[in-house]
Amino acid sequence: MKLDDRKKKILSSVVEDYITTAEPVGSKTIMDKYHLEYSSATIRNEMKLLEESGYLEQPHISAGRVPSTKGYRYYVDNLMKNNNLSMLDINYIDNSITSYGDTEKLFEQAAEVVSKLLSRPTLLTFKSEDLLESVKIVKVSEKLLLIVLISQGGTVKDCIAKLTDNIPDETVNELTNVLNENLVGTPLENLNIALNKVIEKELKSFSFVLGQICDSIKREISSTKKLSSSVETILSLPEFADVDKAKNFANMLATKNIIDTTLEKTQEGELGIIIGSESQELLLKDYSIISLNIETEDKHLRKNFCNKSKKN
Amino acid sequence: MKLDDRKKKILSSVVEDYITTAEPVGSKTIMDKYHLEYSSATIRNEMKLLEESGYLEQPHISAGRVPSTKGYRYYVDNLMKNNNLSMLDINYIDNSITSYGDTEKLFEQAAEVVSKLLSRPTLLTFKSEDLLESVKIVKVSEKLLLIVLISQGGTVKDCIAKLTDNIPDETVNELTNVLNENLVGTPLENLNIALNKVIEKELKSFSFVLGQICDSIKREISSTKKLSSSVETILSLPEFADVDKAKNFANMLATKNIIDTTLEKTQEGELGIIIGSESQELLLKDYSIISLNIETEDKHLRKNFCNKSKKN
DNA sequence: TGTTGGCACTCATATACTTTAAGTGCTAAC
DNA sequence: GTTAGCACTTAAAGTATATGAGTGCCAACA
Repeated sequence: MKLDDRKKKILSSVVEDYITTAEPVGSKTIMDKYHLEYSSATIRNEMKLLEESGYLEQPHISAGRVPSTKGYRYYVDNLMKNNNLSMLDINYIDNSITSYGDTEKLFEQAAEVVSKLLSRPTLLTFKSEDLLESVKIVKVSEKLLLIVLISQGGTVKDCIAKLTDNIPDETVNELTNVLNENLVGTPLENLNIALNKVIEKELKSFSFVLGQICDSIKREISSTKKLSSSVETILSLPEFADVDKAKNFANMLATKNIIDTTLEKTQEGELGIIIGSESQELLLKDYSIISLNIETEDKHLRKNFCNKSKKN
Repeated sequence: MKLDDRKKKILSSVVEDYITTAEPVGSKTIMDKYHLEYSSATIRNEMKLLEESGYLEQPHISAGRVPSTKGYRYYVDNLMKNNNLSMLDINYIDNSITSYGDTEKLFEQAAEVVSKLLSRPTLLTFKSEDLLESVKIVKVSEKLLLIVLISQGGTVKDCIAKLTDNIPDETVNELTNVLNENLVGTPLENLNIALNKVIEKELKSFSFVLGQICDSIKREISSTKKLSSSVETILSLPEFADVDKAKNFANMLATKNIIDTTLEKTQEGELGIIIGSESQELLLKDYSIISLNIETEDKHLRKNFCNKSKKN
């Protein structure tokens, strides 16, 4: 069925109201709150048709309507308006994002801002096509090295390697050279593999030290997911009026790779909206994910998503 | 009133039961669960006496008893047993704490472990008497510097300074020297003041660059609080069966300096237990804080506390 | 023919009332 | 001094009823 203008308006209202209240939406509510110029009876008739074609659902006969997965999808694809930011939001963003630190820090700030503005947790993952530009090693003390990884895209990662034995300065230099020779130009994505190769190739010359350094690096580069969310704001959402629901949600978020794998499958397009029940993942079924791929000028790819509860 | 053995046992049981269930405790529950060899009537009589001398409270006439602040205090000071760790816990700790990274990382791991084992959020603050040993600057790119602060105690902090202008290598060296000359030997606590002095003294020679570097350092050293807590476990505690209580708690935690100022006042002793209602702070009244001062071999002082809800 | 007012119907939620069970305090007996 | 027993209290659980937000459908209307 092709939806006429009125049906679209009604579907829009149902989706928007349900998102803010997490309660089934009735015909009168829509008429009053969204100032539609039709009587509640007309709206009821339309809602019935919308239900028959699968855009809406009814929890029970005397309750209002709730959008179905199909309804959400239609809303997202056809009806959603670009909500302009208020002056207040713009100010908040301007004040929150300062430009100190490297590119990664900047994105972390952005994720935090998104999280605050939407009152939704934001998950930031880095999927970098960036190449390693150089490795520097700073000798902190006899047994402590600071290893700095610099990428062509301007990201800096560093980690500390605690050694079991003292290390002479010349070994530090040699190690720096070896690492640079073997790793420069490697995509950050493949650094793990490259590191393993280095160990294989050079372990004889440096024994344990090399292993300890590579371990530290591996640990550092593996932690590339950042979750921003403030507990109070999430608990204030109407959908979490019940603790069990909040617990479920926290649980789902903790199972981080759920979101990861779900996103792997749906990569086309810049801004993606995944409605939980569209995926096979049961834990996700009551939530939706809004995802955004951001590609920085230096081919440094990022993703940034925000989770939001749907049904209660 | 001096408490005899039986009264002590009963008070103990009430406190322990209330901590795990967050429900008022009755005489029969105590008899059954804690295998006391007195009849419920005897226990009732004793409880009444305990209430009269202020160790217990009764929410209403037909309910069980709840420990009062005095009761908690007595329990903590006289009755609390050293609970030995189970083999399972010991294994968990052994596996969780690896020794990579610097001292600070180690403490972060420890805080996480404490948080998991107790299902309580853990807040870690660093109150360092440690002295700065040296400052190193790594030039990452023309406009990006990595500044590394190394303390005598083996802590490494680093931060990135993004410059507005290109910086020549010799300036980097000069800056490194200036910072070392002025800052080495400063207690980390006073670094902020020392940095301001440096800016005042040397700003003419280095103009903006120095300011940008010092700003980055200040930002880095000011973030010395780490909160570990997993949302799911906290939401599973019986005291947070009601969302509003959980929200309150999250709120209280977010107001971080509450805990800080409360702890400032009570510094004596290694292991401290602060019962919320003993402090003037209203927000704290339903919680208790367990605090531990850990002094590392290198005079590097740390604190580590854990919060736990009391009344509901 | 599309729209609307009206009405009978449904059902979750709210309210009022009752029952139950966990708890107490007190007394008399051991 | 301890305990069994009993009357009493009260929160919570259960039950019945009322309320109201919602629906579907029909007849009247523009």
